[in-house]
Amino acid sequence: MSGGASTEPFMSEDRSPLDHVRRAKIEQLRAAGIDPYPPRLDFPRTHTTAEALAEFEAAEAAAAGDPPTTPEVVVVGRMMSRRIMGKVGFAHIEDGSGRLQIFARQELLGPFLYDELFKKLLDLGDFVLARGPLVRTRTGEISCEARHIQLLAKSLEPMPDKWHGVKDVETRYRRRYVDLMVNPEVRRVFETRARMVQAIREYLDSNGFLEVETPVLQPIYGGAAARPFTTYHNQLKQELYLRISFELYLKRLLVGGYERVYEIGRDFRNEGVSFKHNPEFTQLEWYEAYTDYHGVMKRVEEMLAYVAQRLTGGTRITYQGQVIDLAPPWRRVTLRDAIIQYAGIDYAQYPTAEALAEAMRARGHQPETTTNRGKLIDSLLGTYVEPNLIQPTFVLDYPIEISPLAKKKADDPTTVERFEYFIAGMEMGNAFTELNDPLDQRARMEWMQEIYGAGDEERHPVDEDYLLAMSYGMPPNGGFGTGIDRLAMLFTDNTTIRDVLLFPHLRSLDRKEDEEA
RNA sequence: GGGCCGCUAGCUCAAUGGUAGAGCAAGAGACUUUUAAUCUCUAGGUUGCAGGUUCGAGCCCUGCGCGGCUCACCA
Repeated sequence: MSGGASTEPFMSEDRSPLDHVRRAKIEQLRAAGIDPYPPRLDFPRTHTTAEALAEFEAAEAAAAGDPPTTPEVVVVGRMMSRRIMGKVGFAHIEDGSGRLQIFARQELLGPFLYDELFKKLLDLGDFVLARGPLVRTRTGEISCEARHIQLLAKSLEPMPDKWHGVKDVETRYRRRYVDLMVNPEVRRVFETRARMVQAIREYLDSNGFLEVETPVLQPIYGGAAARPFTTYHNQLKQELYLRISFELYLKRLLVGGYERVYEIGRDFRNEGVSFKHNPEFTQLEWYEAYTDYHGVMKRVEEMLAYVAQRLTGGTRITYQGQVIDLAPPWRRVTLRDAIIQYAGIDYAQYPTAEALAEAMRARGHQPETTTNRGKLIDSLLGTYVEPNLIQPTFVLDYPIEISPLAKKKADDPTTVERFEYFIAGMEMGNAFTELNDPLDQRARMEWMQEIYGAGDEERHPVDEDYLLAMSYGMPPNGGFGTGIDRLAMLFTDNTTIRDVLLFPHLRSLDRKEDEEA
């Protein structure tokens, strides 16, 4: 650490000679009586850059050919480029609305603001204020012809290449703020994601759903087949799990009397990371009393058509060059028929895991022999069916072994009223006619203990508190869960979940402490 | 976790096993309307880390780290 003068700064490491240059500039600024991080603006901001451009164009239209009267504006933003040619210079500043050129002239700014501040002490990346009238330059670009310039915040780090930006994906994810500042299309992705979530809320709120929040820290996890993260409450001396789904808490609320509830929030699953999996991800779940999975299907296709309408003005979106039409009604196909169609296997003919595994091996598949029949069927779905389901498709009626919370079909006790829906070859969500028979639910949970072996980390403990809730009486209902991140991939045309997460999970660069632990 | 690919200046990229380079950014200078401004000059590197082979390694070999793709698991 430095033991130098009081103006000697704040960062303990020199990373490059560029650092020295910029720190020297800070000293020069201070020596000239300029605070490089002033607490407030010299003049209040009057316009965003977009408003300034619009205002000038309006004045021009009103002037009908004459030179427009030029309103004086105060604009602010980050300096992204600068071109100096002697006694005049140009810079672009960028704010949340767009960018605007600043036209700096020595004869208007004077020797200090122009020659010292604008030409030498400012750097790309600095936040600045400019005050002056709007003009069109000789090349026709609307610009703020500065009478005053103020440094609002000094940048010590060099900006990425102004033309190529930052491409290295690791840098883009680790320093997302850099990615955002130089890649406007990345900013747009997260704006679209936010509008998508907003549209989902609009749809649900206007259809009588109540948005609720349920515990993230749970004494027992459940509602999905996944390994949890564990944590510990020191004072209560209690082991807790980060939730893997919201399901069991939301359905308790139906017992309590709410008829339509939803939650949008974070789930955590202690599993692999991939282009469609992040350890924490955002989920939407809703539960609606007095409907079944057919009612849920109608709502899903209606909601996503609404979201598409709000985002694009239509129901068609383009994903990786494929046009996908979200207009209802979507294709509905049973899981059995879908697997017959795409895999050529009718699993109903193979009532045991061994027989089914044998049939799969005959077709060149290599099933895990240790697993149960439901998981085998699920793997057929994932391998042969899922990649083919480009247009929105509901796949319905799942084997009971992999669906412990769904109601059995009246005419087939091996099958439950469940669907998953697929778009662009990706599984997007999952729904059932929810099981509300507490005795059946207990039997199913106990059965799960058997078919998931003791070593299977997806095996869940029996949730007695949930069974107690259901025992008070739960209305018949349909429930639904869907991955918000995957929907965001769909609506922003991205092929990896990392590109729709602002801060995707990455390994730490310095893992010394982990190794010692 | 397995397999494959990658890691060179702040950023984007070059470099047959033989003196590590360019553009942008940065510094000095010229230039009173530029648009990736232009022109002259300068500085900038433990080639991800640690070993090994070799007279000589950015390049070949081994291990490790980080990332990407892919397989497995899941949403």
